[in-house]
Amino acid sequence: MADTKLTAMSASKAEILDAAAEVFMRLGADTASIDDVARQLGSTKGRIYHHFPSKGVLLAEVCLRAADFVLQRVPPVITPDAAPEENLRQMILTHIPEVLRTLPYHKVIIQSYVGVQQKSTTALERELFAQIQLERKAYETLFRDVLQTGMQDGSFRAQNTSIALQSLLLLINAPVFWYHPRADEPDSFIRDLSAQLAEMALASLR
Amino acid sequence: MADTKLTAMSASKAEILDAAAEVFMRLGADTASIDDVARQLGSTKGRIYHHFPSKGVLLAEVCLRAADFVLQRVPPVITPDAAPEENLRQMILTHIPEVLRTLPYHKVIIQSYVGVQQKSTTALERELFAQIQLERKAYETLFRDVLQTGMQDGSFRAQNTSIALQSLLLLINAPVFWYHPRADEPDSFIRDLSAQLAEMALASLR
DNA sequence: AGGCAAACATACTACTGAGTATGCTGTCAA
DNA sequence: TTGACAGCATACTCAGTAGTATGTTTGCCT
Repeated sequence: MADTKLTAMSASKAEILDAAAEVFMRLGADTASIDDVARQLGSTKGRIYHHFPSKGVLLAEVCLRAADFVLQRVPPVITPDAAPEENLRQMILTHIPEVLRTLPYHKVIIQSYVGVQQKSTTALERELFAQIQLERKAYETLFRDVLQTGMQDGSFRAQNTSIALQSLLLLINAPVFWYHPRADEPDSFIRDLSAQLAEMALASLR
Repeated sequence: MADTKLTAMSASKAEILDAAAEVFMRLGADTASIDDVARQLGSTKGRIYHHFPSKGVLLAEVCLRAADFVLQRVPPVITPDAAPEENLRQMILTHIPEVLRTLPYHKVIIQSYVGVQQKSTTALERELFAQIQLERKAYETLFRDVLQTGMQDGSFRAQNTSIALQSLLLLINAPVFWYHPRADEPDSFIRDLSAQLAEMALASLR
Protein backbone atom coordinates (compact mmCIF):
# COMPACT_ATOMS: atom_id res chain seq x y z
CA MET A 1 0.00 0.00 0.00
CA ALA A 2 2.67 2.46 0.95
CA ASP A 3 4.44 3.64 -2.15
CA THR A 4 4.62 7.39 -2.51
CA LYS A 5 6.60 8.86 0.31
CA LEU A 6 6.59 12.46 1.27
CA THR A 7 9.08 11.91 4.04
CA ALA A 8 11.75 9.31 3.47
CA MET A 9 10.95 6.22 5.47
CA SER A 10 12.47 2.77 5.87
CA ALA A 11 10.48 -0.06 4.35
CA SER A 12 10.19 -1.73 7.73
CA LYS A 13 8.72 1.36 9.32
CA ALA A 14 6.21 1.73 6.51
CA GLU A 15 5.24 -1.90 6.94
CA ILE A 16 4.61 -1.32 10.61
CA LEU A 17 2.46 1.70 9.83
CA ASP A 18 0.39 -0.34 7.39
CA ALA A 19 -0.13 -3.04 9.98
CA ALA A 20 -0.98 -0.50 12.67
CA ALA A 21 -3.50 1.20 10.41
CA GLU A 22 -5.12 -2.13 9.65
CA VAL A 23 -5.34 -3.20 13.30
CA PHE A 24 -6.35 0.22 14.61
CA MET A 25 -9.09 0.27 12.01
CA ARG A 26 -10.43 -3.15 12.98
CA LEU A 27 -10.25 -2.87 16.76
CA GLY A 28 -10.14 0.86 17.36
CA ALA A 29 -6.95 2.67 18.24
CA ASP A 30 -7.58 2.51 21.97
CA THR A 31 -8.72 -1.09 22.18
CA ALA A 32 -5.97 -2.45 19.96
CA SER A 33 -2.76 -3.30 21.76
CA ILE A 34 0.79 -3.05 20.52
CA ASP A 35 0.91 -6.83 20.74
CA ASP A 36 -2.05 -6.96 18.36
CA VAL A 37 -0.11 -4.90 15.84
CA ALA A 38 2.94 -7.09 16.35
CA ARG A 39 0.86 -10.23 15.78
CA GLN A 40 -0.45 -8.73 12.54
CA LEU A 41 3.17 -8.27 11.51
CA GLY A 42 4.13 -11.79 12.52
CA SER A 43 6.72 -10.36 14.88
CA THR A 44 6.88 -9.05 18.42
CA LYS A 45 6.67 -5.80 20.33
CA GLY A 46 10.39 -5.29 20.18
CA ARG A 47 10.28 -4.47 16.51
CA ILE A 48 7.67 -1.77 16.98
CA TYR A 49 9.30 -0.13 19.97
CA HIS A 50 12.56 -0.10 18.07
CA HIS A 51 11.01 2.27 15.51
CA PHE A 52 8.43 4.13 17.60
CA PRO A 53 8.92 5.47 21.11
CA SER A 54 5.31 4.99 22.18
CA LYS A 55 1.88 3.86 21.08
CA GLY A 56 0.76 7.47 20.89
CA VAL A 57 3.49 8.34 18.42
CA LEU A 58 2.64 5.28 16.35
CA LEU A 59 -0.98 6.40 16.22
CA ALA A 60 0.05 9.95 15.39
CA GLU A 61 2.23 8.83 12.52
CA VAL A 62 -0.59 6.75 11.11
CA CYS A 63 -2.84 9.81 11.18
CA LEU A 64 -0.12 12.00 9.74
CA ARG A 65 0.32 9.59 6.87
CA ALA A 66 -3.42 9.64 6.24
CA ALA A 67 -3.29 13.40 5.89
CA ASP A 68 -0.21 13.22 3.67
CA PHE A 69 -1.87 10.85 1.19
CA VAL A 70 -4.58 13.28 0.14
CA LEU A 71 -2.42 16.35 0.59
CA GLN A 72 -0.07 14.95 -2.00
CA ARG A 73 -2.64 14.20 -4.67
CA VAL A 74 -5.28 16.91 -4.48
CA PRO A 75 -3.40 20.25 -4.69
CA PRO A 76 -1.86 19.43 -8.10
CA VAL A 77 -5.28 19.11 -9.75
CA ILE A 78 -6.30 22.64 -8.77
CA THR A 79 -6.01 25.04 -11.71
CA PRO A 80 -6.46 28.64 -10.57
CA ASP A 81 -8.02 29.88 -13.79
CA ALA A 82 -10.60 27.11 -14.05
CA ALA A 83 -14.20 27.54 -12.93
CA PRO A 84 -14.77 26.84 -9.22
CA GLU A 85 -17.23 24.08 -10.06
CA GLU A 86 -14.73 22.32 -12.27
CA ASN A 87 -11.95 22.72 -9.73
CA LEU A 88 -14.08 21.31 -6.96
CA ARG A 89 -15.19 18.43 -9.12
CA GLN A 90 -11.63 17.47 -9.92
CA MET A 91 -10.64 17.76 -6.28
CA ILE A 92 -13.43 15.39 -5.26
CA LEU A 93 -12.70 12.98 -8.10
CA THR A 94 -9.11 12.84 -6.87
CA HIS A 95 -9.84 12.80 -3.17
CA ILE A 96 -12.24 9.88 -3.00
CA PRO A 97 -10.23 7.25 -4.90
CA GLU A 98 -7.11 8.18 -2.96
CA VAL A 99 -8.95 7.87 0.33
CA LEU A 100 -10.38 4.49 -0.61
CA ARG A 101 -6.97 3.32 -1.79
CA THR A 102 -5.54 4.02 1.66
CA LEU A 103 -8.73 3.26 3.54
CA PRO A 104 -7.37 1.90 6.84
CA TYR A 105 -5.38 5.07 7.47
CA HIS A 106 -8.45 7.23 7.02
CA LYS A 107 -10.64 5.03 9.16
CA VAL A 108 -8.12 5.60 11.92
CA ILE A 109 -7.87 9.35 11.53
CA ILE A 110 -11.65 9.62 11.50
CA GLN A 111 -11.71 7.98 14.90
CA SER A 112 -9.76 10.91 16.23
CA TYR A 113 -12.31 13.31 14.76
CA VAL A 114 -14.97 11.93 17.04
CA GLY A 115 -14.13 13.74 20.23
CA VAL A 116 -11.45 11.67 21.88
CA GLN A 117 -9.02 14.29 23.03
CA GLN A 118 -5.61 12.68 23.19
CA LYS A 119 -4.04 12.41 26.58
CA SER A 120 -0.79 13.28 24.86
CA THR A 121 1.72 12.77 27.57
CA THR A 122 4.97 13.25 25.73
CA ALA A 123 6.07 16.40 23.97
CA LEU A 124 6.71 14.55 20.73
CA GLU A 125 3.13 13.33 20.61
CA ARG A 126 1.77 16.83 21.13
CA GLU A 127 4.02 18.09 18.39
CA LEU A 128 2.87 15.44 15.95
CA PHE A 129 -0.79 16.02 16.68
CA ALA A 130 -0.24 19.72 16.22
CA GLN A 131 1.24 19.01 12.81
CA ILE A 132 -1.74 16.84 11.92
CA GLN A 133 -3.98 19.72 12.93
CA LEU A 134 -2.00 22.02 10.65
CA GLU A 135 -2.19 19.72 7.66
CA ARG A 136 -5.89 19.26 8.24
CA LYS A 137 -6.40 23.02 8.31
CA ALA A 138 -4.36 23.39 5.16
CA TYR A 139 -6.46 20.79 3.43
CA GLU A 140 -9.66 22.45 4.57
CA THR A 141 -8.39 25.75 3.25
CA LEU A 142 -8.06 24.31 -0.23
CA PHE A 143 -11.77 23.60 -0.24
CA ARG A 144 -12.70 26.78 1.59
CA ASP A 145 -10.95 28.88 -1.05
CA VAL A 146 -12.64 27.26 -4.01
CA LEU A 147 -15.92 27.49 -2.13
CA GLN A 148 -15.58 31.19 -1.45
CA THR A 149 -14.45 31.91 -4.96
CA GLY A 150 -17.50 30.11 -6.26
CA MET A 151 -19.81 32.01 -3.95
CA GLN A 152 -18.41 35.32 -5.12
CA ASP A 153 -18.73 34.66 -8.83
CA GLY A 154 -22.19 33.18 -8.38
CA SER A 155 -21.30 29.59 -9.20
CA PHE A 156 -22.44 28.62 -5.74
CA ARG A 157 -25.31 30.05 -3.76
CA ALA A 158 -24.47 32.30 -0.84
CA GLN A 159 -24.73 30.64 2.56
CA ASN A 160 -22.83 30.16 5.80
CA THR A 161 -19.36 29.18 4.60
CA SER A 162 -18.26 27.19 7.64
CA ILE A 163 -21.35 25.04 7.70
CA ALA A 164 -21.18 24.45 3.97
CA LEU A 165 -17.48 23.61 4.19
CA GLN A 166 -17.84 21.14 7.03
CA SER A 167 -20.77 19.47 5.32
CA LEU A 168 -18.87 19.24 2.08
CA LEU A 169 -15.83 17.71 3.73
CA LEU A 170 -17.91 15.15 5.52
CA LEU A 171 -19.81 14.33 2.36
CA ILE A 172 -16.67 13.51 0.39
CA ASN A 173 -15.42 11.38 3.26
CA ALA A 174 -18.71 9.55 3.65
CA PRO A 175 -17.47 6.40 1.88
CA VAL A 176 -14.87 5.96 4.62
CA PHE A 177 -17.75 5.08 6.92
CA TRP A 178 -19.47 2.47 4.83
CA TYR A 179 -17.24 1.35 1.94
CA HIS A 180 -15.87 -2.18 2.00
CA PRO A 181 -13.83 -3.38 -0.96
CA ARG A 182 -15.52 -6.37 -2.56
CA ALA A 183 -14.07 -8.95 -4.89
CA ASP A 184 -17.09 -8.94 -7.20
CA GLU A 185 -17.19 -5.18 -7.53
CA PRO A 186 -16.64 -3.82 -11.06
CA ASP A 187 -13.46 -1.87 -11.72
CA SER A 188 -15.51 1.20 -12.47
CA PHE A 189 -17.28 1.19 -9.11
CA ILE A 190 -15.04 3.64 -7.33
CA ARG A 191 -15.00 5.92 -10.35
CA ASP A 192 -18.79 5.88 -10.56
CA LEU A 193 -19.10 6.34 -6.83
CA SER A 194 -16.80 9.33 -6.93
CA ALA A 195 -18.73 10.84 -9.81
CA GLN A 196 -22.04 10.48 -8.01
CA LEU A 197 -20.70 12.04 -4.83
CA ALA A 198 -19.15 14.88 -6.81
CA GLU A 199 -22.54 15.54 -8.42
CA MET A 200 -24.28 15.50 -5.05
CA ALA A 201 -21.70 17.79 -3.52
CA LEU A 202 -21.86 20.30 -6.36
CA ALA A 203 -25.66 20.20 -6.41
CA SER A 204 -25.79 20.85 -2.67
CA LEU A 205 -23.86 24.08 -3.20
CA ARG A 206 -25.69 25.49 -6.23
CA MET B 1 -31.38 16.15 29.52
CA ALA B 2 -33.32 12.94 29.79
CA ASP B 3 -37.01 13.67 29.83
CA THR B 4 -38.98 11.69 27.30
CA LYS B 5 -38.72 8.01 27.98
CA LEU B 6 -39.60 5.28 25.58
CA THR B 7 -38.81 2.59 28.08
CA ALA B 8 -39.60 3.34 31.67
CA MET B 9 -36.41 4.07 33.55
CA SER B 10 -35.50 5.10 37.06
CA ALA B 11 -34.22 8.64 37.45
CA SER B 12 -30.95 7.35 38.85
CA LYS B 13 -30.35 5.10 35.89
CA ALA B 14 -31.06 7.96 33.50
CA GLU B 15 -28.64 10.14 35.42
CA ILE B 16 -25.95 7.49 35.09
CA LEU B 17 -26.57 7.25 31.35
CA ASP B 18 -26.24 11.02 31.00
CA ALA B 19 -22.94 10.96 32.86
CA ALA B 20 -21.69 7.99 30.87
CA ALA B 21 -22.58 9.68 27.59
CA GLU B 22 -20.75 12.81 28.67
CA VAL B 23 -17.61 10.96 29.75
CA PHE B 24 -17.61 8.52 26.84
CA MET B 25 -17.91 11.49 24.52
CA ARG B 26 -14.96 13.31 26.09
CA LEU B 27 -12.53 10.43 26.53
CA GLY B 28 -13.82 7.85 24.09
CA ALA B 29 -15.82 4.83 25.19
CA ASP B 30 -12.77 2.57 25.37
CA THR B 31 -10.42 4.94 27.11
CA ALA B 32 -12.92 6.10 29.70
CA SER B 33 -13.11 3.95 32.80
CA ILE B 34 -16.11 3.17 34.97
CA ASP B 35 -14.37 5.12 37.70
CA ASP B 36 -14.30 8.13 35.39
CA VAL B 37 -18.06 7.90 34.98
CA ALA B 38 -18.51 7.49 38.72
CA ARG B 39 -16.35 10.56 39.37
CA GLN B 40 -18.50 12.55 36.94
CA LEU B 41 -21.49 11.46 39.03
CA GLY B 42 -19.82 12.35 42.30
CA SER B 43 -20.27 8.78 43.45
CA THR B 44 -18.48 5.45 43.16
CA LYS B 45 -18.40 2.37 41.01
CA GLY B 46 -20.86 0.55 43.23
CA ARG B 47 -23.72 2.69 42.06
CA ILE B 48 -23.05 1.95 38.40
CA TYR B 49 -22.59 -1.78 38.82
CA HIS B 50 -25.80 -1.87 40.82
CA HIS B 51 -27.71 -0.74 37.71
CA PHE B 52 -25.57 -2.16 34.90
CA PRO B 53 -23.98 -5.60 34.81
CA SER B 54 -20.97 -4.52 32.75
CA LYS B 55 -19.32 -1.63 30.98
CA GLY B 56 -20.37 -3.07 27.66
CA VAL B 57 -24.03 -3.01 28.64
CA LEU B 58 -23.68 0.55 29.89
CA LEU B 59 -22.21 1.57 26.55
CA ALA B 60 -24.90 -0.33 24.68
CA GLU B 61 -27.67 1.39 26.62
CA VAL B 62 -26.16 4.78 25.89
CA CYS B 63 -26.19 3.95 22.18
CA LEU B 64 -29.70 2.54 22.40
CA ARG B 65 -30.89 5.73 24.00
CA ALA B 66 -29.26 7.77 21.25
CA ALA B 67 -31.22 5.81 18.69
CA ASP B 68 -34.42 6.14 20.70
CA PHE B 69 -34.22 9.91 20.87
CA VAL B 70 -34.51 10.45 17.12
CA LEU B 71 -36.74 7.45 16.57
CA GLN B 72 -39.27 9.03 18.88
CA ARG B 73 -39.40 12.44 17.25
CA VAL B 74 -38.98 11.93 13.53
CA PRO B 75 -41.62 9.34 12.52
CA PRO B 76 -44.52 11.52 13.76
CA VAL B 77 -43.64 14.34 11.34
CA ILE B 78 -43.94 12.09 8.30
CA THR B 79 -47.25 12.63 6.47
CA PRO B 80 -47.76 9.99 3.79
CA ASP B 81 -49.71 12.22 1.43
CA ALA B 82 -47.24 15.08 1.50
CA ALA B 83 -44.63 15.63 -1.21
CA PRO B 84 -41.37 13.69 -0.66
CA GLU B 85 -39.40 16.91 -0.60
CA GLU B 86 -41.58 18.36 2.12
CA ASN B 87 -41.52 15.16 4.12
CA LEU B 88 -37.76 14.96 3.95
CA ARG B 89 -37.40 18.60 4.89
CA GLN B 90 -39.54 18.15 7.98
CA MET B 91 -37.62 15.01 8.94
CA ILE B 92 -34.32 16.87 8.75
CA LEU B 93 -35.68 19.91 10.58
CA THR B 94 -36.73 17.57 13.36
CA HIS B 95 -33.69 15.33 13.33
CA ILE B 96 -30.97 17.92 13.70
CA PRO B 97 -32.25 19.86 16.71
CA GLU B 98 -33.05 16.62 18.50
CA VAL B 99 -29.57 15.31 17.83
CA LEU B 100 -27.96 18.51 19.05
CA ARG B 101 -30.17 18.52 22.13
CA THR B 102 -28.84 15.09 23.09
CA LEU B 103 -25.39 15.58 21.61
CA PRO B 104 -23.23 13.45 23.93
CA TYR B 105 -25.28 10.36 23.22
CA HIS B 106 -24.83 10.77 19.49
CA LYS B 107 -21.13 11.46 19.75
CA VAL B 108 -20.86 8.12 21.49
CA ILE B 109 -22.91 6.15 19.00
CA ILE B 110 -20.93 7.66 16.16
CA GLN B 111 -17.78 6.25 17.69
CA SER B 112 -19.23 2.81 17.18
CA TYR B 113 -19.89 3.58 13.51
CA VAL B 114 -16.20 3.99 12.89
CA GLY B 115 -15.16 0.38 12.67
CA VAL B 116 -14.65 -0.77 16.22
CA GLN B 117 -16.33 -4.12 16.25
CA GLN B 118 -17.48 -4.78 19.80
CA LYS B 119 -15.88 -7.68 21.56
CA SER B 120 -19.29 -8.40 23.01
CA THR B 121 -18.54 -11.12 25.47
CA THR B 122 -21.86 -11.56 27.22
CA ALA B 123 -25.08 -12.60 25.55
CA LEU B 124 -26.92 -9.55 26.87
CA GLU B 125 -24.46 -7.22 25.19
CA ARG B 126 -24.83 -8.98 21.88
CA GLU B 127 -28.60 -8.76 22.23
CA LEU B 128 -28.52 -5.05 22.93
CA PHE B 129 -26.19 -4.30 20.03
CA ALA B 130 -28.43 -6.34 17.79
CA GLN B 131 -31.35 -4.19 18.89
CA ILE B 132 -29.36 -1.04 18.18
CA GLN B 133 -28.66 -2.40 14.73
CA LEU B 134 -32.38 -2.98 14.24
CA GLU B 135 -33.37 0.51 15.30
CA ARG B 136 -30.70 1.96 13.09
CA LYS B 137 -32.00 0.00 10.12
CA ALA B 138 -35.53 1.09 10.92
CA TYR B 139 -34.44 4.71 11.02
CA GLU B 140 -32.56 4.35 7.74
CA THR B 141 -35.65 2.84 6.18
CA LEU B 142 -37.66 5.96 6.98
CA PHE B 143 -35.28 7.96 4.86
CA ARG B 144 -34.86 5.29 2.22
CA ASP B 145 -38.62 5.18 1.67
CA VAL B 146 -39.06 8.89 1.22
CA LEU B 147 -36.02 8.89 -1.03
CA GLN B 148 -37.33 6.15 -3.28
CA THR B 149 -40.78 7.70 -3.42
CA GLY B 150 -39.20 10.95 -4.48
CA MET B 151 -37.12 9.27 -7.15
CA GLN B 152 -40.18 7.57 -8.59
CA ASP B 153 -42.34 10.68 -8.84
CA GLY B 154 -39.44 12.71 -10.18
CA SER B 155 -38.95 14.94 -7.17
CA PHE B 156 -35.44 13.58 -6.88
CA ARG B 157 -33.06 12.67 -9.64
CA ALA B 158 -32.44 8.96 -10.24
CA GLN B 159 -29.17 7.66 -8.85
CA ASN B 160 -27.74 4.84 -6.77
CA THR B 161 -30.07 4.72 -3.79
CA SER B 162 -27.68 3.26 -1.25
CA ILE B 163 -24.97 5.80 -1.92
CA ALA B 164 -27.44 8.65 -1.86
CA LEU B 165 -28.98 7.37 1.37
CA GLN B 166 -25.69 6.95 3.18
CA SER B 167 -24.55 10.38 2.07
CA LEU B 168 -27.80 11.94 3.15
CA LEU B 169 -27.65 10.33 6.58
CA LEU B 170 -24.09 11.46 7.11
CA LEU B 171 -24.91 14.95 5.94
CA ILE B 172 -27.70 15.42 8.48
CA ASN B 173 -25.42 14.07 11.21
CA ALA B 174 -22.52 16.26 10.20
CA PRO B 175 -23.06 18.76 13.04
CA VAL B 176 -22.40 15.98 15.52
CA PHE B 177 -18.80 16.13 14.39
CA TRP B 178 -18.18 19.82 14.72
CA TYR B 179 -20.95 21.51 16.70
CA HIS B 180 -20.11 22.89 20.13
CA PRO B 181 -22.82 24.76 22.05
CA ARG B 182 -21.71 28.31 22.74
CA ALA B 183 -23.02 30.78 25.24
CA ASP B 184 -22.99 33.69 22.80
CA GLU B 185 -24.80 31.82 20.07
CA PRO B 186 -28.20 33.26 19.08
CA ASP B 187 -31.29 31.23 19.90
CA SER B 188 -32.02 30.89 16.23
CA PHE B 189 -28.67 29.32 15.42
CA ILE B 190 -29.73 25.71 15.52
CA ARG B 191 -32.90 26.50 13.58
CA ASP B 192 -30.91 28.32 10.89
CA LEU B 193 -28.30 25.59 10.83
CA SER B 194 -30.97 22.95 10.38
CA ALA B 195 -32.60 24.95 7.58
CA GLN B 196 -29.32 25.33 5.73
CA LEU B 197 -28.51 21.65 5.98
CA ALA B 198 -32.01 20.74 4.87
CA GLU B 199 -31.55 22.95 1.82
CA MET B 200 -28.19 21.40 1.04
CA ALA B 201 -29.54 17.88 1.46
CA LEU B 202 -32.55 18.51 -0.77
CA ALA B 203 -30.43 20.25 -3.38
CA SER B 204 -28.00 17.34 -3.45
CA LEU B 205 -30.85 15.02 -4.40
CA ARG B 206 -32.55 17.12 -7.05
C1' DA C 1 -41.40 -0.58 65.71
C1' DG C 2 -39.10 -3.45 62.83
C1' DG C 3 -37.64 -5.96 59.17
C1' DC C 4 -36.35 -6.11 54.52
C1' DA C 5 -35.04 -4.86 50.13
C1' DA C 6 -33.18 -1.37 47.18
C1' DA C 7 -29.48 1.64 46.57
C1' DC C 8 -25.46 2.61 47.19
C1' DA C 9 -20.05 2.74 49.33
C1' DT C 10 -15.66 0.25 50.46
C1' DA C 11 -12.17 -2.81 49.90
C1' DC C 12 -10.54 -6.06 47.70
C1' DT C 13 -8.80 -9.51 43.31
C1' DA C 14 -7.14 -10.73 38.88
C1' DC C 15 -5.54 -9.46 34.71
C1' DT C 16 -4.35 -6.81 30.78
C1' DG C 17 -1.34 -4.00 28.42
C1' DA C 18 2.27 -0.16 27.93
C1' DG C 19 6.79 0.34 28.49
C1' DT C 20 11.72 -1.38 29.65
C1' DA C 21 15.98 -3.94 30.13
C1' DT C 22 18.54 -7.00 28.14
C1' DG C 23 19.91 -10.70 25.01
C1' DC C 24 20.69 -12.41 20.27
C1' DT C 25 22.09 -12.15 15.21
C1' DG C 26 23.41 -10.54 10.90
C1' DT C 27 26.00 -6.94 8.36
C1' DC C 28 29.50 -3.88 7.16
C1' DA C 29 33.43 -0.95 7.71
C1' DA C 30 38.28 -0.68 9.13
C1' DT D 1 39.09 -10.84 12.11
C1' DT D 2 36.70 -8.05 14.83
C1' DG D 3 33.93 -4.89 16.82
C1' DA D 4 30.18 -2.22 16.69
C1' DC D 5 25.81 -0.98 15.54
C1' DA D 6 21.13 -1.67 13.48
C1' DG D 7 17.30 -4.58 13.92
C1' DC D 8 14.87 -7.21 16.15
C1' DA D 9 13.24 -11.10 20.13
C1' DT D 10 12.58 -12.40 25.07
C1' DA D 11 11.42 -11.72 29.57
C1' DC D 12 10.38 -9.02 32.71
C1' DT D 13 7.88 -4.65 35.69
C1' DC D 14 4.18 -2.01 37.12
C1' DA D 15 0.18 0.96 36.80
C1' DG D 16 -4.48 1.05 35.74
C1' DT D 17 -8.99 -1.13 35.24
C1' DA D 18 -13.06 -4.38 35.00
C1' DG D 19 -15.35 -6.89 37.98
C1' DT D 20 -16.59 -8.93 42.81
C1' DA D 21 -17.59 -9.55 47.61
C1' DT D 22 -19.18 -7.52 51.34
C1' DG D 23 -20.43 -3.87 54.31
C1' DT D 24 -23.74 0.22 55.28
C1' DT D 25 -27.57 3.27 54.84
C1' DT D 26 -32.20 4.67 53.45
C1' DG D 27 -36.81 4.33 52.35
C1' DC D 28 -41.07 1.61 52.68
C1' DC D 29 -44.54 -1.69 53.78
C1' DT D 30 -47.01 -4.00 57.40
